[in-house]
Amino acid sequence: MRQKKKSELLTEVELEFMTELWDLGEGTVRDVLDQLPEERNLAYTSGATILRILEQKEFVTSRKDGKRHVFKPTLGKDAYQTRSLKDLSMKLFDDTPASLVARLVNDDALTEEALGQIRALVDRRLKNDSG
Amino acid sequence: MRQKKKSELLTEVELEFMTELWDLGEGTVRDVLDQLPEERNLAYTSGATILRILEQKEFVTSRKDGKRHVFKPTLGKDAYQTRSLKDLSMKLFDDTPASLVARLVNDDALTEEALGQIRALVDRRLKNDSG
DNA sequence: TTTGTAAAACGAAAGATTTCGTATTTACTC
DNA sequence: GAGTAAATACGAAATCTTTCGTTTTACAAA
Repeated sequence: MRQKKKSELLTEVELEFMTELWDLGEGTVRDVLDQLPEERNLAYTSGATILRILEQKEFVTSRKDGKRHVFKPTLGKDAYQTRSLKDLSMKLFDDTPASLVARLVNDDALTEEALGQIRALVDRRLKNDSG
Repeated sequence: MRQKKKSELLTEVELEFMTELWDLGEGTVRDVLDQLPEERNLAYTSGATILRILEQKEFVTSRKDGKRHVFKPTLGKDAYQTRSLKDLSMKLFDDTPASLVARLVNDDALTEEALGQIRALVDRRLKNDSG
């Protein structure tokens, strides 16, 4: 019996929609479509389908407001960020977060300012743990 | 005229194969299949197809060795790691690497040891830049 | 050379994701 | 209540990804 693998991860378009919902807090199909860039010409029904799928997968819930559905994430952006990082780390960094950061800080495109911020973050966390 | 969007990113199965090739350095279809876990029952021809696709997309090149093809990555794992991080950062972290690291170091699952390693990496990079 | 075996070439089925069209329903207005 | 504008419901076309079967080719051994 083959277990249906539920990926826990958003597809490309699902992420696109969740990103707008995270910004909005919640919203209707129309609200989300209005957030998308001009050049993204997506039919209204396509948007409705994506949100229907997100609800099936339980990434959002909906309530009714008049005749419309208002959709709202069940999973915070921060939680999904953590999940994505875990996935990337597993698939590409041998499940070793330090090596992920290593690759990041060795990227020449990274600014000194960003590096400083990163160090401050790490320091703060280390202090809190030990203090 | 719609521009064919070439994604630059590997699909799930493509990544699976590239990972083995990165480990091996190079290899035949058979070599790669032998690296895959036991329970991954993939027909030989499926493996051959994936490598053919990877060659079309120019993630690998091949040379002939007797009657076999030997495949070799054109893109290093480190370069692909950088590319993936850039993509994730753009899509989910507002193109701000520091916020990606913030999420990472705030993950409770992260060990103190990993944190220490991360700080060492950042320090070394900061020193090299200024020194 | 013939023959056997493994690989390559190719197309296409199977599966998943993305997009959309049609039909129906809903709430509002008169 | 009937008309209307906008939303939902649903299925399915279009596209992309993954898997595999069939046929052809290449090499090796007798």
